[in-house]
Amino acid sequence: MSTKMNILIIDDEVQIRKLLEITLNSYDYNTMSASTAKEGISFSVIHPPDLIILDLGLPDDDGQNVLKKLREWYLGAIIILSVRSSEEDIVKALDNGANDYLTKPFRTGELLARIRMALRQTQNLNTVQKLEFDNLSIDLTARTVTLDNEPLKLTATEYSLLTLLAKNDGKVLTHQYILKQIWGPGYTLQSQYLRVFVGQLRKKIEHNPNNPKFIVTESCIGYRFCAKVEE
Amino acid sequence: MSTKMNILIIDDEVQIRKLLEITLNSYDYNTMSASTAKEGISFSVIHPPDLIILDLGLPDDDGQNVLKKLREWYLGAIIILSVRSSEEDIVKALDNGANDYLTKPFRTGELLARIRMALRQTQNLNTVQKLEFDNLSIDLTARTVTLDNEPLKLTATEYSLLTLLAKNDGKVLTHQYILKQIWGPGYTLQSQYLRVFVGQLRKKIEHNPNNPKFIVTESCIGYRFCAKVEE
DNA sequence: CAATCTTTATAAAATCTTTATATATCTATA
DNA sequence: TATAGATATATAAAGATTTTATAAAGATTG
Repeated sequence: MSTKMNILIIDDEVQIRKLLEITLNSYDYNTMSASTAKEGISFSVIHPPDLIILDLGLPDDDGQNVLKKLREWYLGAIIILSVRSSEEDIVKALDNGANDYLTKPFRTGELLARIRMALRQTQNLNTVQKLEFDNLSIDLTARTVTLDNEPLKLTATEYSLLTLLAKNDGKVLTHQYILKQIWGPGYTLQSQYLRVFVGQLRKKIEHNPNNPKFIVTESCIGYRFCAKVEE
Repeated sequence: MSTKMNILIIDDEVQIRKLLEITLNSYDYNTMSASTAKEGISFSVIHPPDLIILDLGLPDDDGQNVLKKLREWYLGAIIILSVRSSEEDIVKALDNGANDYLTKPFRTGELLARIRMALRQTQNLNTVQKLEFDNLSIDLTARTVTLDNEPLKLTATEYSLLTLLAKNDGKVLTHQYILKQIWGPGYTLQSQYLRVFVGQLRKKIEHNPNNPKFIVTESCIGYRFCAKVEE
């Protein structure tokens, strides 16, 4: 994925913070740290992370309290990491809205797996994958395409072809490669298919199909999707 | 629908099963039990529970395997309850789609809290009790559907299909996915079922079944429920 | 028995494949 | 520089195939 997940660590022990930061960073997470309840809450308000790792033994406030305050508005995952191992604490934390509870000392691999699990749970709620261009937008989750805010009807093959091209915006894709991806490895010589379908797509998405703006022909090579707006 | 949550216990130790059944029943859960992998999977196919408690040490198949098979289609919560406490097992289970992992012997209160948490998470997905569209309204709690304020009589399968589609308003659901969710993982090739039931649903909910507005066909892919009001 | 689900048969629609032909692009040569 | 021939690409439309819709007969369930 292009964007790294942000994890906020709220723990007063500097060694634990460092350990978590190093571990998480090496597993491609962005981390932020706070050492007090107050700091942790304001951090999470300013820049809500995807997941919070919360220690229950903070100097300025009870962890269960922090948890409750966070849950008043925060919808992301919260994993409790605490030395307290009493059933009472665990039950209370889970009922206060924690997604998981791990006792110190913890096993790194297990923590990472529980983080992955918690992120999976909370992320897939509102993950919408979209490819956005000037006046063309492809919603990969819903499998819809809109042109000038109007829904566009595409057949299965047309849709596959368009997304393949759009996902590789700016890059030339060879005839062979496209045919292999859309029709399968046995169709690399059927370049006529491709011409027919590129033509159909152009008719549907290009304002002027005779002078294509989106799908550009690269003679003797293949086709290039061209819609770079930003960057 | 009765408001009680259904929990399926898959464990080969009869003492554990009894203990869990008694405990869970006293906390107002419905329970079903299975002592083998095979039995557990067919149970969950026939009547998908809200949560599954799965032991890893089953006599006829490896628990990790059972977990993977379930996750091919089952969307509810799965809590692993196992004597195995190695980090490898835990990480593997969580990455295979388990929502939580508890080692035996376990503390009853903690298990109950983790069950509550897992149910909260998975039920949250469908926290909406009512799906309201233009002239169609589905009350998920009462399990009733009204069209133009008139109650609509649907069979169990028709209702399941309609809610599955309506919950994913705007998204294309593939034939395979729908068949798996409604009929179970063994029915992914029976697309004729789907056509018959989509036809029946259309006859009941579409004003003009020949030009469906709600359930739109996406040829070669699946069906899309279309009732988006906002823009 | 009645309601529902499953299966079969067939009609209708949509999509894909193929063919034919037109257009564009390039290159060698007068 | 014009032009013919060769190569590559574009478009339209007919034919073939696949997918979908519908009705209705059989099977199953409680």
